[in-house]
Amino acid sequence: MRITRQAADENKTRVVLAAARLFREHGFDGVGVATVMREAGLTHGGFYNHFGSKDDLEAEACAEIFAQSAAKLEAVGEIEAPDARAEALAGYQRRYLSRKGRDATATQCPMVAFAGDIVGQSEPVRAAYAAGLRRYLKAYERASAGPGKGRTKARQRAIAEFTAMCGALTMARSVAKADPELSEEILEAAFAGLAMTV
Amino acid sequence: MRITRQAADENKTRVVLAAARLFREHGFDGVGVATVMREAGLTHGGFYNHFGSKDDLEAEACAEIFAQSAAKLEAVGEIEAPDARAEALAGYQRRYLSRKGRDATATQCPMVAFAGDIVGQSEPVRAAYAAGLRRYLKAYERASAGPGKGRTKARQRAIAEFTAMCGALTMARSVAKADPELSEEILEAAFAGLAMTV
DNA sequence: TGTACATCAGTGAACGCGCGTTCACTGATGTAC
DNA sequence: TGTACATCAGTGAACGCGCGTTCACTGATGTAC
Repeated sequence: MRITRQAADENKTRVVLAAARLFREHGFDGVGVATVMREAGLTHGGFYNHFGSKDDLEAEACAEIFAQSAAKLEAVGEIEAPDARAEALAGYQRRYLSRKGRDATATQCPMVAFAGDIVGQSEPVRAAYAAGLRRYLKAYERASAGPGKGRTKARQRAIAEFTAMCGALTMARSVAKADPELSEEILEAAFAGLAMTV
Repeated sequence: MRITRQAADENKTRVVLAAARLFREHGFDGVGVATVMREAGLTHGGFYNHFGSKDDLEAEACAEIFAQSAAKLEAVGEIEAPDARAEALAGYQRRYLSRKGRDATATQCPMVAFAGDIVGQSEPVRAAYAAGLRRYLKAYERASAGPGKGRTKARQRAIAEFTAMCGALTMARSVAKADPELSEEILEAAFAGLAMTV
């Protein structure tokens, strides 16, 4: 039963969006093609009408996830007034390193969701991921320093801080079930640590 | 062909050691039971004479990895003279955040190797991992502060620094192939960031 | 100490399951006249 | 504008492969007498 060209395009979009959501929550290897298609309201057989392989979908979904997610941090960087921007960044950090942020797997930081598995993925996926990380780091630098002034130092500090946040959240998540006390201790220490940098 | 009780015990030990090495390099899901057994010089059929399931092996291998790996950081903490200890810790940090440290998957930091996947593993594996992380954090605190003096502050700072190192190394590894320049930038920034904390 | 027998570590074939991928088929859409 | 036919998005069964796990079997080890 052939359908409209436009309907087919919409179907593909729904598949990518469903994949983005599911991959972010369960990892690339934690979700099968059939599940993604079912979630998009289709059957698995038609998958290869839209994608050459599961790797292709992973790459597209990865880009989609970063597009959705980096926008939030970029919005902080677009605030003009330095004070308001600093406050917004502090809010971002607090939310990022909160219990709620830790447990919200559906809106989870893409780096935390994928960093561990990305090494074993195909080249297009790795490329999409690397581009996404660069985008995040640039946004973080802009949010914390504003455009211009103190270039390399500001970037260095942005990288150190942001990767520290990723690491802390990853660690907090990894022990959330087995050792919730330690998990919260990590979140607190990391947030305090952000204030400690000079 | 039944063998000596002692020979059987030695076989089990070899299996755990092989699993520790392979899991650390390729992750729990990246290595099958058959591969581990082959690497230990056995065939896969006998696996269940020693372990109830692959999960059991994962838990034992995880503990083994932490036992091997935490010892190095603990050795730093056992240095008495504060100056020598500080220097040893700086060396540990420098090696941890080096290109060599990033690429040496066989001796890789267990947190970096497992943090991403640990959420989906069985309870015993998560417990072994959480115990290992606690052990590392205590060792890091001892190495950076020495025993006693300034308890909670020292621990908080140790947690912030160590999780920052884990995060930076994880990020650096995740883009090592797709964006080597960014990867090295991350390592440098993170190392510089350690010196920036007050 | 020697003998008879039960035990059990290891072997390799086989099972069952999930997953990525392929394929024959359907029938509405798009297109050529 | 209407008609005839080729195209192709979607369907659902099936394939092939890897992996965790099971099982019948082997024969040296451990043990009871």
